Amino acid sequence: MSTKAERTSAFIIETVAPVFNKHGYVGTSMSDLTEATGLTKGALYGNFENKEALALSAFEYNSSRLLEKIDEKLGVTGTALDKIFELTKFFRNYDIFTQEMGGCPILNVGVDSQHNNHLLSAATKEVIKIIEGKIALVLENGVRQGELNLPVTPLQFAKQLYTMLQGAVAMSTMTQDRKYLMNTVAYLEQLVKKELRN
Amino acid sequence: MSTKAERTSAFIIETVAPVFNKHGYVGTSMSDLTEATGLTKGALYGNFENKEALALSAFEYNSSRLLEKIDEKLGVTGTALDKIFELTKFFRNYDIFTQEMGGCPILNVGVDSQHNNHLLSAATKEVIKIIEGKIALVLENGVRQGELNLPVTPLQFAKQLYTMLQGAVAMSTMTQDRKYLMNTVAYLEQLVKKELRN
DNA sequence: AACAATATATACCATGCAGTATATAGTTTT
DNA sequence: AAAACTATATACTGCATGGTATATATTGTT
Repeated sequence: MSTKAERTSAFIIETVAPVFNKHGYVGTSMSDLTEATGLTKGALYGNFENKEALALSAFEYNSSRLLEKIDEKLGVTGTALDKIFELTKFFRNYDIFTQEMGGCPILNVGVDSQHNNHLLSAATKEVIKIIEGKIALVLENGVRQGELNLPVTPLQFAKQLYTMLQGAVAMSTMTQDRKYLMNTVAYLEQLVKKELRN
Repeated sequence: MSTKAERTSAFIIETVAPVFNKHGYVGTSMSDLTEATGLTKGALYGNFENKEALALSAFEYNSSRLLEKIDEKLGVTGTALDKIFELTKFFRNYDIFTQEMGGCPILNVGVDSQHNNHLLSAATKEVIKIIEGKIALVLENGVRQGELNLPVTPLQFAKQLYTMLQGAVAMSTMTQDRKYLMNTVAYLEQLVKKELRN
């Protein structure tokens, strides 16, 4: 069984993660967090060194959930194209998936931490790299199986794909209009069909 | 000639705009602004009602500069395709253009103000709409001239184009890697050539 | 059940915050 | 140049901030 401290820490992170993700690092105060958790400063500072450690843990929590979901989608049994289509399908409801974490953690933290918090911005970069790598791996396998051929390297194509998806995430976030997700995914699916199918 | 007050206000906005754009609304303090301008609170509050009015003016200043530049690019003499290529070319150096304003104002303010400032997020939405409209207008003219034909409506295509460009902006911002801009623009240029040329 | 260890609550600190009242400096107008 | 007006600087509020020291619960161990 987990210790009390572990359970409390986990509870704090879960509760605090969407608050940080919504209001940003500077925009979140410790009293926002005591209010959200129903705990006092003593409890928070007993479990985390300071505000920055809390924010980092919160981002790691959110991004881990995202990475797990992407793993799940890309890990589906089938061809490389099946996996890619699972991913694009996932992004069609990306706004709903990220709703409970307070929006896309990569976009929110990546933009917010830009000039404010080096650790957070480094962590964002890292997660982006991981996601691109996951997509690239699927493409690489597809190429190796002779199932698809790419106009560029797998990593390059993965980056391009993810850039477009993230563009849709950014636009739908800023405008509060999920059509950007729908339309971009629709476009990408026909693009993948046309360009990648061998 | 402009009055003293007008000149001071203009100076304040110019100086303050990149600070707000970099550090966000909550992340920017009034003392950040007195430091940046070399003026005192008395001067700032004499020319602007409060912090929010300053932030709004700062965003309007940055976004106006961006809109002017887009107008300039889309207003070049030539075919609709020429204009679109001028735009994509511009985005190849978008990071350099937005450097002195502290990054892309649309992305930074749009994401930052999401859950923090309704006026700013509404202003961002408005600017996005305007940019999409400008691109759509060029495409519409191109279609009317029989110069190009689109798979979807001009506005729809404009939105898709801008989403991809903004995706590249987001990715290059978060990773500090301008290759995203280069590669996305390269991709878009060949896409436009293939799909739109009549 | 008693004790030891741990986890949480309370009360507090120095500092920074947005904003204001007022005094001083600077500009126009006559 | 004097008076009237405007713009900026100074000094100050009250409040919120991140963080800490310490007291009080709560938990785990014998």
